[in-house]
Amino acid sequence: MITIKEIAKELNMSTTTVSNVIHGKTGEVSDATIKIVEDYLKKVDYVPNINARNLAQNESKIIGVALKARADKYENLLMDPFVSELIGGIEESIRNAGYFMMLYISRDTDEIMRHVSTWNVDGLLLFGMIGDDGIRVSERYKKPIVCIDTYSIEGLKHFTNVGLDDDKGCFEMVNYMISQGHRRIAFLSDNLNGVDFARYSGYKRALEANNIEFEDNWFFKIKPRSDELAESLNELCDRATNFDAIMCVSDLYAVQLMTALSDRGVRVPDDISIAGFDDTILGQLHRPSLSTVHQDVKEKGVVATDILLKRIKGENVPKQVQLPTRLIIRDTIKQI
Amino acid sequence: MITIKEIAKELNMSTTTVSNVIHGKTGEVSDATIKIVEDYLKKVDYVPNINARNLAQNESKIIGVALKARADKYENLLMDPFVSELIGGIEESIRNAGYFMMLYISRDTDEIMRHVSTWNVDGLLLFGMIGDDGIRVSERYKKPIVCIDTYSIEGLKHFTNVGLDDDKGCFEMVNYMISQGHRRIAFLSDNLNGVDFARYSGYKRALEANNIEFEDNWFFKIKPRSDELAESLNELCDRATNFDAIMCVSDLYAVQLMTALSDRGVRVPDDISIAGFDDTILGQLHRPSLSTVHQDVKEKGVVATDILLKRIKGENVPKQVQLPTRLIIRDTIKQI
DNA sequence: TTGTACGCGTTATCAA
DNA sequence: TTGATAACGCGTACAA
Repeated sequence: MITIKEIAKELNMSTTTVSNVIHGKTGEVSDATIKIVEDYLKKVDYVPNINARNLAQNESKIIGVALKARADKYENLLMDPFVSELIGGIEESIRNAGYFMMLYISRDTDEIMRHVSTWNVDGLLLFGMIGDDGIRVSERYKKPIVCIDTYSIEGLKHFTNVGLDDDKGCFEMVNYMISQGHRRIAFLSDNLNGVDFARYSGYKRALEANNIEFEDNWFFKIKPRSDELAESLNELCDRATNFDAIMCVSDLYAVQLMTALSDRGVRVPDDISIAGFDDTILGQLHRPSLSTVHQDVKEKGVVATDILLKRIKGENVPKQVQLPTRLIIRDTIKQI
Repeated sequence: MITIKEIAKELNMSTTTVSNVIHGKTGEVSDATIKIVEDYLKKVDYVPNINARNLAQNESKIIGVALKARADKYENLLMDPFVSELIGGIEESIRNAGYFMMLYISRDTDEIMRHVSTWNVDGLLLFGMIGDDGIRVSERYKKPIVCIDTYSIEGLKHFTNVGLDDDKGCFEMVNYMISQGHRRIAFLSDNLNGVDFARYSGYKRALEANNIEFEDNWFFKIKPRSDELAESLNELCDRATNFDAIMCVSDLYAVQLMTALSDRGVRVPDDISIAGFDDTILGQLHRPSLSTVHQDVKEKGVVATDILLKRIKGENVPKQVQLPTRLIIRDTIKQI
């Protein structure tokens, strides 16, 4: 690891000159020295020490990406294709912008805050925040924040949210199901907060709009933790036979349910219709292929990152972005 | 962002004392001052500036995780469940050890090297290295490196490799297929280097051991890039009908192939048998559920990270770790 | 037990 | 056009 100081000594010039050449401030340096320095830099393959640079400039060129994991959810959050596709989009944008990505997964908001302040990250991308988590972080961390899929009106004073019209997406799908003759339609998710609640609301709106009365046991609560999943699926399958269709809050759950159903001889869509949400690889590869509400997950990551980078540059950005959804009708909803 | 200096001034003591308390060098500080400092630290919520710390100590507490992406492969590497599960294991281990993870995806080895040297990362986890990529990196980057799934005998002089007995895993599976009466067995992958070559070798060994003569057109080359995939699958499906079975180099390809097959009315396993490799969620959720060679992907990430951390601490580590594989016989291979 | 002073590698200010 | 030098925040020898 050669340093500017060493280069300067070797070349019999000052560190300032070397630094100026490195930063292309060539207006202040003679062509001859530029050449000398540039050649030498290439020869010794100079790489700047970012820690020193950050210290001097009080910036880090790091974008912190913090995922909050719920205790009852995946032991391994990244295994959800939705999450990994999102991270993929984020990583790519960060890299293309010349920034660096520091990925951090935690159940503990305090831990996340400590992490971002030590590293003095230039901006923060938050995913999985529930309730006022986002607000708590933004109160302590004063630099730009962009949240993904957070439902907090209050929070929008502090950060931009990039989300979806989840309500509408679900509304349209359930509406479609009803148009195909289904009436007893259950809703499956693992909770009723944030995004899940918005989708649940869209589901209920569609029922109401069609004069179908929702009953409490139409809500199917799945337990995603791997040690409870099988049993949970068991119970759900038993209840499922009373329904025409099930609207699932994600493709992952839809496919897990269909697999469980198939294992006990229940045929989709002949015996029951299923819809998902997200349009991930899981539903695309399943047969019958899953009818679902499409969202561009990678794009979501890209948009969120772009907005964050703009805010870092001091540009004006919207408080809220709602990406569109689109119905993808494939083969898991039959007409009855 | 309060600094040690400011704290010292506020408390009328020296920075050394404050620093000593922070680092628990309490043998040298009176109990009274410890209390004062600790209370104050809590009150102002002191967070160290890592850049300054790194600069002073010449370490970073960062583990660089570099994934080399092949141009012809996924635009979005992380979408492969194998990769995301691996990252999940790595992230968890890094975090638990009190380190930080910097994720970097690139097609360009030079770019990766520049990245790790600027950040002065304490150790490097490499995945997706082909040929002597790993060696090239290790020649320039002098700190500990652990590679995952790299086949390079030469490289083992420079770094530890954490891999699998890919050859054996494939050998056993193909052997099993043959024991079920299959003889014309194709092998599907997107290339024949590294891991894929090892699996291919195992496949051919099994054929030989059973006196089955391999012919060139038994190798099915899939083109994974999304704009070529459909057509590639098309061609492969046409050729597939001449075979009893296909050994796929990954679960992802196996499931993609089965889906394509199913779409043109070819039934698995009635018309053709399929085996995968990896045992990811894709094969587990597919119906018929995929017979495959199991490997513990998350564990692979954990083991690799643990070894790297040991090397950073200066402990002795093996040059090579081969994690076990295990045959998982489910429903995609029939007896004929 | 506490304090002073310096070095880490870089950038920036100001003087030559 | 170039060079000295201070500053960034922290850790640590060494001195007091």
